[in-house]
Amino acid sequence: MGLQKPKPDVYQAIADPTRRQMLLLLQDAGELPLKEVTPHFSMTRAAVSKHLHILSDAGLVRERKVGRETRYQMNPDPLLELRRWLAYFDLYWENKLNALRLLVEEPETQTQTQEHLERQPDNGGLKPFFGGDSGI
Amino acid sequence: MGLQKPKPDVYQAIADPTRRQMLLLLQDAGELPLKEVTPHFSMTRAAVSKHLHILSDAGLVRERKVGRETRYQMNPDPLLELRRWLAYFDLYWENKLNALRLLVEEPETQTQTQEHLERQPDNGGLKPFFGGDSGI
DNA sequence: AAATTAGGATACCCTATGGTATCCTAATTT
DNA sequence: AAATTAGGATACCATAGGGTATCCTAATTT
Repeated sequence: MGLQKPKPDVYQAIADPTRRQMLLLLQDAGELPLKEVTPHFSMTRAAVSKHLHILSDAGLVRERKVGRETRYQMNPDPLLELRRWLAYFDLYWENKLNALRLLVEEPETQTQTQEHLERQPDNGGLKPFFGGDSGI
Repeated sequence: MGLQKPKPDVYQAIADPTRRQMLLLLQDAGELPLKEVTPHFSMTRAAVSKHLHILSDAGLVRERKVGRETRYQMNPDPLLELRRWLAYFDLYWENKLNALRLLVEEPETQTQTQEHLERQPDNGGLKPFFGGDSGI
């Protein structure tokens, strides 16, 4: 069983929009070396590398050395921590969620929202009592 | 109930642990003036005020003036943005999630993962196809 | 009216963060 | 072997962020 990393704050890792975008990019692309991540952003290779390391420190990205290049892959597990935290506020939403969802989803999305509105959202079966701390 | 302001970044607002704590505090307490929020933290009134304003800018806290004091109240609505963003990664979890849950809730049954997850693939009614801030 | 109190507003300090530029190494290619 | 390439490592800069101290105002209390 692999042990998990020190976890340098997921919250802060995703605070930066660039890094959020990187996660999405990696999610789509699967696994990319620095060289191929870089052109997606308007900053230097070094900057991209830094961001990737921050993501890596937070456990959101896994590195794998292949030859002289390091390939980066998404690992969303630490985001479970976020989910867990968000679950604290579910109680607040449960009542107004329906009304709110209309406002939120409407703008540019076609929605067949109504259907799954009924089934009460909850947090996907996640309970706020286990440590969503990656490592699996 | 109208939608919130231009939205000065929820992600960044919750990046700070103090502010996260404030949200939880306000969630419990309901509505508090600065004076009563302050003693919960080991920093000056001014610092607390700053944090509250950041939360307020992000729409996570609502201010209400009562006499000379301003009372602050939690408003978790902007966190839906986060939920929405998190939903992007639900697909990644769907396979692992149940395994994890089994590990946590019932350490012995971890072998039955596969059949389990076909039944409970949902992410709490949140769909992964809109949201985020993407951009570039 | 005078004194007190809540808390907004500045001004300022220090550190963290995002970024570039530059150099250095180790694989790869020719 | 020589040249090229990927990307790590520093050094450095500018700005944003958390924090305190201080002053200022407007309600409240006496």
